[in-house]
Amino acid sequence: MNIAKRKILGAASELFLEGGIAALSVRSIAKQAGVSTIGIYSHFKGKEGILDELYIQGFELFMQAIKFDQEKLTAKEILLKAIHGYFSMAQAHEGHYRLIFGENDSRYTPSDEAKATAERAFGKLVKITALLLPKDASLALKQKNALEIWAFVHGYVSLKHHAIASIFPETDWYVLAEDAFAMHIDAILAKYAGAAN
Amino acid sequence: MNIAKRKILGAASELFLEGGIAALSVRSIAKQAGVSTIGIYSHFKGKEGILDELYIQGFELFMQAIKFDQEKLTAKEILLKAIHGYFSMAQAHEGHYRLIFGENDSRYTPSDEAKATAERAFGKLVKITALLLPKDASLALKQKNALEIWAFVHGYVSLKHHAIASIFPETDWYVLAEDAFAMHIDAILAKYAGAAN
DNA sequence: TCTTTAATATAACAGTGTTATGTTCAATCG
DNA sequence: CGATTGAACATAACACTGTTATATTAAAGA
Repeated sequence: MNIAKRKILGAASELFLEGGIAALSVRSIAKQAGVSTIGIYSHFKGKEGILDELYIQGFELFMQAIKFDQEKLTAKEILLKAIHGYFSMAQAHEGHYRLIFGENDSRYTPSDEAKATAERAFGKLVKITALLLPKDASLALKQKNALEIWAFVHGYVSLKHHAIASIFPETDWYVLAEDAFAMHIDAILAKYAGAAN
Repeated sequence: MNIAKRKILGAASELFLEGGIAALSVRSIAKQAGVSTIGIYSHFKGKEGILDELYIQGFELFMQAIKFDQEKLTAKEILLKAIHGYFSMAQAHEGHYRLIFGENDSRYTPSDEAKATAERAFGKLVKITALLLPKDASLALKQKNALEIWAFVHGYVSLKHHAIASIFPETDWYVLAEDAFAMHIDAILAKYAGAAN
């Protein structure tokens, strides 16, 4: 990657981490990177291109959060660990999380490449959540199951980021949610008992 | 309410329903309502005020969606019906849903009054989801339980609105999710069996 | 009737993303 | 080596955004 391109992306990341998407203007990025505003358009496809890069970064954080050594762990332990990693990621990188889950400028829509990264991340999730299912489960069932877990976990994260969260001040949301996750995973395991991995 | 105020709010609603939040500019609202741009500031607190009204509208739709005659229905049936109502609402009023769940201009934050409406809606949800718990359950437990159900359902809706949803083309998401909801409700009921309502 | 207040209109300000117009500079080719 | 091509740059402009200062009109109260 070009040095100017890296400078711009670095500047964008800095501003994004500090002030979220609101701090990302084409001129502010250019100023921070020490280039002219037109540089954002020669090196990226304008602001859309910058957001795309951050979007991809977000889903790479996603994949990294649910990736670890699974040896000597039961399916349930793996799931809970992945969920915990996901939660931590969402907390440590709230800006990225808000960006990749649509809480953005509403004008931005991810490019095909960015979408492909999102689908790749979902694929990783399918692999992990499939540990709860029989080995011969169909892809459709595995996807349905992954979506189920994801919806549950993302729901908590999303509500935590919502104004309503002020109802639960000084609450550790992971602790608040962990019981529910464990209970739900047990229910899934019980449903497919006998044939599960 | 003033007639001019009603005209402005009506115009804002129209534009919002057609083109979402992207179609809502102060000038376009004023033009649609047949008033001068300054009217948005004399009758409302600028764009923030308009968004606040729509935000409140959104949570009123929320409350309306989970309100119905509960007679002759079991707790599980009531829950599933409320969830279905919530799903339908999210589909029929996607713009409102995206607005109240942070997928907005990122500059907007709800006013205290708007937040109060959101909390009132959560209160209704607590009442309904408490049907799964023993009658003498603490408020904290009832809230934890309501959050659990809400996170699950909202998670599905939020992912359905996400770009990743293209992985599941032409899928009825409620059908996709209903099994999971039923299973989870059963698990909650089993957990508190013997003392449940 | 006079005064005070509210609603309106016009125009401006500072900011946004984007682009047209020049200009500079390095690399490639005859 | 000189000429040409193309990419990167800078400046300024365009069309928009939310907001506000100023001025004008209409309505209501004393």
